[in-house]
Amino acid sequence: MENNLAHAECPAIATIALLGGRWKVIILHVLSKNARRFGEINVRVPSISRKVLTEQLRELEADGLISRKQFGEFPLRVEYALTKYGESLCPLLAYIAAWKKENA
Amino acid sequence: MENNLAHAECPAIATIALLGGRWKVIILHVLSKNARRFGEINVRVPSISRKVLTEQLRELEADGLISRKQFGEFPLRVEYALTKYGESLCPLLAYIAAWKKENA
DNA sequence: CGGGATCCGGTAAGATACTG
DNA sequence: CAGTATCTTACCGGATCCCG
Repeated sequence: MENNLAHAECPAIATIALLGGRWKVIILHVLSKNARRFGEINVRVPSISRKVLTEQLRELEADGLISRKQFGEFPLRVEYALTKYGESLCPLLAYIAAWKKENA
Repeated sequence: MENNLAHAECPAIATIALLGGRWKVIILHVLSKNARRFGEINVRVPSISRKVLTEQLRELEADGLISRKQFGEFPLRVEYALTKYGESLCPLLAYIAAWKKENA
C-alpha cells in the first residue's frame, strides 16, 4: 500500500485496495439495491460482527463510496447508501462477476 | 471467505478474493509483460520481502493464475509466467485501471 | 437501535540468517 | 539464485460490555 512506484505503473491495485476489506464488496452489493439501515446490512451479512461492519462502513465512507445519514430519532436510525462514486463501481463489479462466470 | 450465502448472491467477491493478497495484482501486472524470474519480480516489486513474495507466488500458482518452471541449471533458475487463466484476467485488470482513471 | 471502547487471540507480514 | 527457517511485530476480526 506504500509502494508508490508500483501504484504508478499499476493503477488497478489502488482500486483493489479500495475493495480490499473482505466484506466491502458484499456490503456494496447489498447497498446497490437499496439504501439500508445498519441492522438491515447486518442481517444480510450475518457472519460479520458489528464492530467490523462499523469499521468497514467507516472506511467505505472515508473513501467516498457510501454516504451515512443519521436521523435524530428514537430509536436511533442510520441509513447507508451508495454515493454517485459508489454507484459508478457497480458496472465494474458486474464485469468482475461476469468474468468469474466465464472462467468458472 | 466462509459466507456461502454472500458468495452465492455476489460472485464478484470470489474474484476479489483471488486478487486479495495485497501484492497479487502487482505481480500479475509485472508478469503480464513477460515471464520473469524470481529475482526479476523482486526487483520490480522492491518493498516486498522474499518470503512474502514466495508465499504470494505459491498462492497464485495454487489458484492456477501463474505457472512455475524450474530449470535444473546452476545458478538456479525459476521462471514464472501467466497461465491462460491468468491471461484472461488482464482485460479485467485493464478495465479496473480504466475505471480508476475515469473516477480519479 | 446503532454504534464506541476495550481486550484478546490468530494470522499476515517483516527482518535476518541459512541452504541446495 | 531461489528459496526456507525462525523469530518478532503489526494488524485484523471476534467477544463483551458500555453509551446516547
